[in-house]
Amino acid sequence: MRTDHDTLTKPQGRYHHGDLRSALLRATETLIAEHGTGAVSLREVARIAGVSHGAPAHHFGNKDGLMLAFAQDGWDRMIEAILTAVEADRPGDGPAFLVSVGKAYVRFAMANPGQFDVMFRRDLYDLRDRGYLGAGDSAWVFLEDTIQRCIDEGFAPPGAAQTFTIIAWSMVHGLAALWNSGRVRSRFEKLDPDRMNEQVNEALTTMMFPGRPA
Amino acid sequence: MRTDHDTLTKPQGRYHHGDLRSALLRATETLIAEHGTGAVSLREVARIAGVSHGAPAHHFGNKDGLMLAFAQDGWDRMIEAILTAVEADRPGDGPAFLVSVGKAYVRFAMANPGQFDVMFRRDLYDLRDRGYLGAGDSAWVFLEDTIQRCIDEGFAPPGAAQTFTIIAWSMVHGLAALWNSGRVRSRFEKLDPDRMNEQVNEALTTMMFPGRPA
DNA sequence: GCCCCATCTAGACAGTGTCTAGTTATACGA
DNA sequence: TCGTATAACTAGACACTGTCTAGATGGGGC
Repeated sequence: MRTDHDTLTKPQGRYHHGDLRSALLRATETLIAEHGTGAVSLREVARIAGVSHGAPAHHFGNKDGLMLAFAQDGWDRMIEAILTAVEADRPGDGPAFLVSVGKAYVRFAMANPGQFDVMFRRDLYDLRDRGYLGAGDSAWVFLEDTIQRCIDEGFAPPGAAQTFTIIAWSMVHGLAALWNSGRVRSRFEKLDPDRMNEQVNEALTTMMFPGRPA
Repeated sequence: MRTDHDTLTKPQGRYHHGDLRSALLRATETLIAEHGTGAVSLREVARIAGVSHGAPAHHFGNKDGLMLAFAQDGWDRMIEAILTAVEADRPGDGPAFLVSVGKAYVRFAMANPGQFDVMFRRDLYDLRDRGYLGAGDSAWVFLEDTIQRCIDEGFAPPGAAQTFTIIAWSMVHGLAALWNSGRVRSRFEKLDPDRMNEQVNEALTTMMFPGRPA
């Protein structure tokens, strides 16, 4: 039987791994999930993949490159998760669409705390990297369009799009970050994460878009 | 003349530093401000303070201990900054008080991005540390009380205190985190940070507390 | 004045990122 | 089919790190 772990380690006796790059990224994910972001090292990642300690540098340049690639992978996965959620929810109007997106954002962050962390870290890689900024920018445009749609549909007066966009992203991002930092969780032990996520997102959206005027 | 740097380095020829603990914390701050969180090492911090590489371990146990102490120092400073801001603003009612607090929170994070980062990191120290949790908890209670006061004053119907507290903290925290990560800033180059901070905080507060009912 | 003990030093060790020169094997053009 | 350019990977070296030890120093309380 070929387990998932087999695809991580290099086939014995072979010089070339075959798909080392993605194997190293999956090793990074495993390490972060099990022992935290601080446990990631090029050498340990190489060890898991069964290659020499210098091999990762060839694919990512240096450790910053590995973390940046992991962050970009996170953006890809998050965008995919959001699109999947929206497809499943089939929201009827703009505000419902926004709730669906917001919930999916927070849910992804809760389910992948390590990777979400890395996606927004200031010190692990060059923040000016074009691909990295591009991933975040397209997410921003997506959110801005969603909110503009709510306004166009008459759920709120025009002119507030920029402020609402900042508020909406800030709220879901802050909720995710605070939850993962253990602050919200420690104060509301009895709170069901999914219910809280839904409740908060619906409350904010209702406040921003109280309803189509007569 | 006695510059600030003099108080960092140990007086020559003396064995005991005198106030090594706080000198090490200030060295940490300097390092983070100038070269990022990743640049902090016990040895470099010791070098700046002019002591041997093993000295910091005696005060903080290990590197986690240093970062935890730095995080706690951040909480102290942030709470102080918020109280000072509220005193200066002299807000007339609950919502105005909340705006004052929110603005001060974001302003502190913008002015101290490195320390703010460390305050909420999941991987630099033991999150279950009692002092660390205590600092955050008292901030939470403070915010919850503020929002309860808005409700008591009739600015919103009762029952929403918990949800509003989560929304309010999430929003300011997310705004601070996104701004520091370079995302908001990169999209709104022309935006004045202070004006944006004020605008967003006032918009959210107005949405939550539209006004005292007749 | 004396002694306890907090403070600090200095060396050792394993682990790390990165650099370099060299080895292997794959893809591709003739 | 063969050669070769080149991508993929190895292995050793180096400076640096956190942490552990044994020991040196000197300030404060009795």
